[in-house]
Amino acid sequence: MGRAPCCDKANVKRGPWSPEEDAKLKEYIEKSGTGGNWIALPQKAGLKRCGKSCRLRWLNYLRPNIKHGEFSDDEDRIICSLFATIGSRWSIIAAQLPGRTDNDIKNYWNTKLKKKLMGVFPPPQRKSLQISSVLQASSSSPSSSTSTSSYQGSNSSYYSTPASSFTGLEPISFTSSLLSSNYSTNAAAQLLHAHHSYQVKDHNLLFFGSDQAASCSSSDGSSSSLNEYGAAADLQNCFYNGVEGNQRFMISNGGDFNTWIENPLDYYGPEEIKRLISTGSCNNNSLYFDEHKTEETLQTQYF
DNA sequence: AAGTAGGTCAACCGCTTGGAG
DNA sequence: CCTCCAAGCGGTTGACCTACT
Repeated sequence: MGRAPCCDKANVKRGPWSPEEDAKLKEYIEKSGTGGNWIALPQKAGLKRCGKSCRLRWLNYLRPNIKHGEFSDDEDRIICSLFATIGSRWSIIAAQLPGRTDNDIKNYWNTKLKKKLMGVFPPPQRKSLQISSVLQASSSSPSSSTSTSSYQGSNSSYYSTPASSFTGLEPISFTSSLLSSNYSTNAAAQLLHAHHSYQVKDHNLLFFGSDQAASCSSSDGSSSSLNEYGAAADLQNCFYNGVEGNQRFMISNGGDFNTWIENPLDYYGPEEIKRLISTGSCNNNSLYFDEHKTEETLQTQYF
């Protein structure tokens, strides 16, 4: 037995709204307000529509100060940053963008912005995924990592994003000094980790992950990065940074493991990266690896 | 010019949340 | 507390439009 319908489907009009219906709804709400009761509103307004439908039409289209049309680069940045930190909480994201509706932002993300971001990642490089060495690495200097793809120096090949327009993944200013200085990656990781929430806000940082998973890895082996958060924990501090026009990623658990990588695809298959983008942040636990997934299965997963 | 594929976006569906009784 | 119900929310659908063959 299903849930009772919110209205009598047989007696309500569905589908696109006509200009006349729009006018009726707008006029009624401007004159009388919603009265805090959307269910009763259509009848009062003389509309043969479901209350839900009226609410949606008002909120997404008729409400004053609704902004339609192209999203600005700034709006793109805000959406990307927020999506990376809170996931698909469209209403919260919409609250940060005056005039935009959650529906608008959701559509924009699903149809344009997501693809824009996906375009940043080039076709997969099929390298072996040495996850165990990654997990065990306690690199205090970039070159000490056992990983073949940790930061090696400025002559490495990085992704680069078009300088002319926003790709959704842009350099963050203050990390440039960190990356080009003598900071160990560990120190940089700690610093970044400690301040990530500010960076999201102030430095357009695209940040995957949260404090929630910050204790996933510890040197005493009490837990590992492949715990219940799985790849989410592993990716929790996957930063996308810019160094003089180049980009590289940092993978860190905020504690004893961290490393710079040139290419996230060295560690995560293209599908994982795409999945991370398409499913949202780690916060909502939408990204899982099997807790018991072994190195072997990880190694073979993408190849 | 016609057919097809892909993209966009308004609207719907159904689950979750929170307040009232 | 518990139940009920309306609002809110995110995912999905489908009509329409445009580009491509």
